[in-house]
Amino acid sequence: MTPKSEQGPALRADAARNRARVLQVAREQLAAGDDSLQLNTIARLAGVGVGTVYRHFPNRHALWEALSAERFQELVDEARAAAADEDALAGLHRLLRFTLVHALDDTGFTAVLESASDNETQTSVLKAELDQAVAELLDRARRAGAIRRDVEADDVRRLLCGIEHAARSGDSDPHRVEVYLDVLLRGLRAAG
Amino acid sequence: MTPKSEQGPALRADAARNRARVLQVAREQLAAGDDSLQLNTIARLAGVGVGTVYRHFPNRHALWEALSAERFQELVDEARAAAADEDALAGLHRLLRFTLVHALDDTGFTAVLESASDNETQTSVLKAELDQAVAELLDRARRAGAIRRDVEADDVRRLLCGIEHAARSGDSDPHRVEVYLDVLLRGLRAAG
Amino acid sequence: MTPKSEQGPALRADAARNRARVLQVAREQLAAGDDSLQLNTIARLAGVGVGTVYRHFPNRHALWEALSAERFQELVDEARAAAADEDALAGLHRLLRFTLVHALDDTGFTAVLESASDNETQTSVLKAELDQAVAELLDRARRAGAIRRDVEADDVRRLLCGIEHAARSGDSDPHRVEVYLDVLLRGLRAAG
Amino acid sequence: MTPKSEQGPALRADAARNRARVLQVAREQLAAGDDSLQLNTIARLAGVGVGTVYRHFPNRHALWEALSAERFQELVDEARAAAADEDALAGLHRLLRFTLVHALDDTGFTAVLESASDNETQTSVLKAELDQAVAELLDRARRAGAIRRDVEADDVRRLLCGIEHAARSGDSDPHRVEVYLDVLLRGLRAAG
DNA sequence: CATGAATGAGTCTTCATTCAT
DNA sequence: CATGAATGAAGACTCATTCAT
Repeated sequence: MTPKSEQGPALRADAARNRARVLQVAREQLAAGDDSLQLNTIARLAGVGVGTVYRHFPNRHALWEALSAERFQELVDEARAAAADEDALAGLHRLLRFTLVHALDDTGFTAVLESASDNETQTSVLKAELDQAVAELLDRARRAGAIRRDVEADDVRRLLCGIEHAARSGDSDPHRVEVYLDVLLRGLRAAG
Repeated sequence: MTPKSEQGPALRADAARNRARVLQVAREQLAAGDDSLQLNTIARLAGVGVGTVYRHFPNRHALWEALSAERFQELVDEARAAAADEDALAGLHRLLRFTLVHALDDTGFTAVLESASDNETQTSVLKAELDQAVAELLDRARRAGAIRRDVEADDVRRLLCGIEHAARSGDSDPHRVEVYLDVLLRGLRAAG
Repeated sequence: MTPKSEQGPALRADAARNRARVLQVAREQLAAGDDSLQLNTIARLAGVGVGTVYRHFPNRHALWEALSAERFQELVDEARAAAADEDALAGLHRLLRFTLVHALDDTGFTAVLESASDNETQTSVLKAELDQAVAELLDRARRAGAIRRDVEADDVRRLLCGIEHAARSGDSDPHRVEVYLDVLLRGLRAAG
Repeated sequence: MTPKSEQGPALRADAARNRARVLQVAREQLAAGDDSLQLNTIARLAGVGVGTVYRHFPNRHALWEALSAERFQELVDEARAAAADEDALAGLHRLLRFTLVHALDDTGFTAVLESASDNETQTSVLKAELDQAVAELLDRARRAGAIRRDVEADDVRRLLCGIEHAARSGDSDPHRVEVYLDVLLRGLRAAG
């Protein structure tokens, strides 16, 4: 649906392979519960030199952004689909669940979603697109009287990250996640 | 209502002075946005030796707990007052706002509120007392049909920390804090 | 046989009690395999202040010397008995075994036996007495043609500490200790 | 006779230079009587960063082992030569003197010789080789009725370390060292 | 005399980042 | 472009010793 975004000039084959290896290892590290993302460690595990990692990703945040770019793209797609949904409230529900599930699953994604400043322009673009889609979605929902008037797209993002934070702390019972999400949705409903 | 908690065997005057200085500096550091709480730095700023800091607080978490002990005690008092309120929902509202405001103001307090494991038994005791009071409050509210049946005291704590997280990210417009709090409260209301 | 040597002016009752407690704890620590003899730790375990320990023993070595004073006195007695033995070789044998067994059992004793410089005059006196007795013993043994002529009292002390070192390293099979001791004794015999 | 042992994958020129500098400084420290081998100090004296020392030697023991690896290899060679000697007793004599002289000269070597557990596999291999050669030597000497039957290769190593200990304590008269060595050798002779 | 809080130099260790190879 | 050795600031923590109480 959306074309894969390019990183400037096309990479040489070996450089691309190294980049992919680094991303792969970083994902594994995160999945293993280590979100320190130490570039030295990642380099070693990826079988490349530290310098190579630094060439591709000047700092940890850049790596995080790259890690989450694909998921972010999916999120934008999902948000657009939601914005196009007849039933705005149902769309919002779907979108929030989608985001929450992925955020709980991927620390890197969460970090970028929460972060205010981005290194990669690509990320900024994606965020703007997301914001745009969600704003449309909220507009429609508000016009239908389905949600309160005092929250904007940014508030929804922040609140969802808060719910994610709550769900991540303590045990990770899936049922509880649903409850927390439901608390947010009901809280967003129009009063009265 | 609750007696000022004791710090074990009464401290010698000079020891108490140093302890207070350390806590004071730590609070200033947190207020200045540095929540790394480096014991070395704190010692230097407090004008005491590192060893002194380590004597009083064997590690960072112990310092955090001490920092928040007073506030925590206030919180417990507030929770008990809320539990005694005729209008359970109003009590809950007051309690959540109280907690949120203090958590936003004091990173140390937030850290201890969120943390699952405590070093000081005093903290554990306070947490248990808090939990007890909140549980009673929720029981009454539930019996009155005011809030949903699928959230417990622990869920409320986690959700509130989530809302705090949301409120802390991005700008810190007081009005927005009220909105976020209201979202939580409405989300906790009994359905229907 | 030999009167208990005094530590200068008689101690007040409570001071003596504290001193005894400290020595007791120190012995327990050594027996437990911790030969770091940390004065802070000992003070805590003995239920006295660090300052008290320092008052009685200005440094670790002084403590070691005090710890071994009693045993050292026994050793001097044993050496004198050995020097008085008809059979000089048998006396030497008994003396070496006695020393070895106690050295293996008591790190503090070993430390003082090996050490060249002493803090307490009492220790120096004891060492001189020991040296005197051993020198007499060796003289008699040499005159009887029982041991080689090229070793003096000090050599015997050093060699025995060496054997102790060997016996302490690795496993601590009692039989092996006997073998090592026998190697030393045969090595000291007059060449044949 | 034995090929120079390899240090894993060949080091880069500059890395090798740094490694050598560190070893050199460490040897000087030991020679100066400081056997604390503080990695910080060594780094400073060698003119390299602490991290460099840690890269080459993860801990003190690894440094000790590296320090003594060369000498240890020489020792193994010597032990094999001794085992091949017609006159087993003469071979043993040569081997013990060789070891003693080197141990007295090199604290690091002594430490590894005495230590029961090794970090580097290289050291373990060398120790096994040494043990093998000495065992053969002892077997032949025993069969020739030259030494007592109740000591094994390990006992000889421990006893020699003991003699080294004795020789190191007090003055370091070379003649005395010979006497001590002779005491050991006579002590090892077959009785009778 | 006894206390033990305070001291702070000293030591170990990690890790983000650079740059010679 | 890739490498990975080197860096060294930074932080955590210990402990022998002093001295105010």
